[in-house]
Amino acid sequence: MPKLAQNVLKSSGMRVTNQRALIMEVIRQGHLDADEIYRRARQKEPRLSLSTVYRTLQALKERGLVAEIHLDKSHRHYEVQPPKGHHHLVCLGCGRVVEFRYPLSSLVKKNVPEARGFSITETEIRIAGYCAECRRKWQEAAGR
Amino acid sequence: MPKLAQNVLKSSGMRVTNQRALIMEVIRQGHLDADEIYRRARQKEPRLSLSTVYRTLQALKERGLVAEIHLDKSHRHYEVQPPKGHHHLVCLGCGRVVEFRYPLSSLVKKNVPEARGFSITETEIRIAGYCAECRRKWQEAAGR
DNA sequence: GTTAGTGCAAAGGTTTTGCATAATG
DNA sequence: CATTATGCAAAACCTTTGCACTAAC
Repeated sequence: MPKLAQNVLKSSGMRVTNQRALIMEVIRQGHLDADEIYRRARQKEPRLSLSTVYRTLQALKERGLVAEIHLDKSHRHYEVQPPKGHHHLVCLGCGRVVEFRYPLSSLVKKNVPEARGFSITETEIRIAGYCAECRRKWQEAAGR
Repeated sequence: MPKLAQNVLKSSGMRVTNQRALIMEVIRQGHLDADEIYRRARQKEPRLSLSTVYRTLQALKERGLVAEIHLDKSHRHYEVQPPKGHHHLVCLGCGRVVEFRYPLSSLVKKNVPEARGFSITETEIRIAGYCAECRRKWQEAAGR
């Protein structure tokens, strides 16, 4: 069982189980949705159930160990929590997700009067569009 | 039938129906999810079906007439598309949604190297936290 | 041993779809 | 009239829950 995951679980007061450690390992692989986490984890632990994935995800979320993000409109995706303050740029053409850092929270806190008095706990930016490569491909296809 | 909605529909090449005009009127009332739109619209047109609401929402979305936003994790909410460039501040305590303007797209375009070459079509910021009022209430409750 | 976590199956809630009917252009 | 939109019911999807069983502490 991976040691890092073990420690993280222990120190947040959760019982350490194979399933949880495994799920945590899988989440580190990128921005995945519950079903993809399930599929990947099952390669190592075929008896794993989808409910366990959802329950683990929820438990980790409550403890701030993973973050839920909205890359597309129909699924929830998950990623390991830190590094904070990074956001997502999604290409609608190829689905590629690029992370970027931008200190939005502090800018908003400083410059947006409506945010006065708010204690901000979550900030999420999602920018979508078409990457240079996809645009090139589309143009070629159109010019054909 | 409201005239504005009629024109908008016509000029985007959609057939003008009572249901669509009604749905568009309802969407102007704020940030609503499909079911809330359905409930409100049914007060005027009790035979309206939920599928029509979904189908209309999708058609309007494709034509850029309404925008889909993620105020909470389990529903999709909708709002009339323009004014562009405004974003949402959500209070996790009372659910209040405050709109604010912030020229994020252009800042990112200028300052984020990863965005180079991207043609940005959607920008969504969602900031969540607790508003001043909710924090006050909670403190009172805790001090009791 | 006690308590928390798991798997399974079933239920929940939201969104989509097929098809016959109705309405628009 | 041809075509598109509607309503209804059923399906599809994603997520949550109840319960008996198993594993962690």
